Amino acid sequence: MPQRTRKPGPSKIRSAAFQRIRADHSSELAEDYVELIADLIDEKGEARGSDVAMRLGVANATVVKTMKRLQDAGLVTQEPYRSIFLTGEGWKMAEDGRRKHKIVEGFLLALGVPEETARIDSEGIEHHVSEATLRAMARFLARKVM
Amino acid sequence: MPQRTRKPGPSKIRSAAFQRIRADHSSELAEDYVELIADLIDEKGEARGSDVAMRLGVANATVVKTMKRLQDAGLVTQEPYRSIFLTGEGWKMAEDGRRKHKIVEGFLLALGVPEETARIDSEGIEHHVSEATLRAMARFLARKVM
DNA sequence: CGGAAAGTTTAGCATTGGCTAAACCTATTG
DNA sequence: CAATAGGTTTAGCCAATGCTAAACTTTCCG
Ligand SMILES: [Mn+2]
Ligand SMILES: [Mn+2]
Ligand SMILES: [Mn+2]
Ligand SMILES: [Mn+2]
Repeated sequence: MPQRTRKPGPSKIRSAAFQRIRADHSSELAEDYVELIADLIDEKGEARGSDVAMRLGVANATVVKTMKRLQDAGLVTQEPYRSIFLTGEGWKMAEDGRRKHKIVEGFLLALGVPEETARIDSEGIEHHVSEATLRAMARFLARKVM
Repeated sequence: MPQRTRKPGPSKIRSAAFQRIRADHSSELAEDYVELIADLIDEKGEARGSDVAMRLGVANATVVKTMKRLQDAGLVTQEPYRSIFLTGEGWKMAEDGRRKHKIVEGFLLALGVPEETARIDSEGIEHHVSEATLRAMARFLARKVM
């Protein structure tokens, strides 16, 4: 066998983390969209594509395109020129996102992170915390309160 | 003015978080690559593209393509068929990545997150924590030790 | 030294997620 | 009730990340 022999090694195991991250990223956008749509529905009674675009800081056309993907994924429903609705599946994901988001943001605040920073950081962190980590954060919050 | 009037509102402010996330994502890959390359150099004396690919759980061809981008960005250096080197800039980014990574992972462990989970979650979280949050984590660690 | 095995790069393709400009509806209002 | 202002979608473009299969180098061994 020519060339430096490289044992299979624990690289496969190590790569699991990166694979999880890539998976997280592909669901991240969907999570933020449905959570935001849920917020808009609760706040103003309906979610317009342009409101979503504005809150995300993204062009209108980008939202339209993403909606098609989310529709194919069974998370939202929309007729052309009408506002956006969440499917049951979509609501479930939105609720779960809110739950995680709340824990992470509350946790950062309890840790002493400034409000604005906690709001911003939690928006990114929420997508990369496993249930075990969420539990640890919740535990910390509970201890703090007591 | 036709149609429902929509006030400019605080949406612009709210969108800042999402814009930060999009920015984080575009630097995230570069950070993981250079940190990994630095680890390989320290561990085995050199970083081969195929080792990078294996650790990331990605195809060889993907690494080759990414290396071109990192080279254009002034982070790495490579001759065809040879191993990869970091530029000064690359080392700086790698060191900074390690620093953040260590704080986040250590913090999760101190919080009571299982080892394996801490390793995996920190790989994603590290890219979304601001300096203020890192400081809060470091503070927590220091308090724990005392 | 001269293959062939093994490692590396190229070619070509797909998807995601952005953007701008142009075309297209809808709804307000004169 | 029709014109039009203004919101929405299409069209077409681009960059980043992946992949597989084929081409190409290197390296080791007989
Ligand atoms: Mn969220
Ligand atoms: Mn988010
Ligand atoms: Mn890292
Ligand atoms: Mn990472």
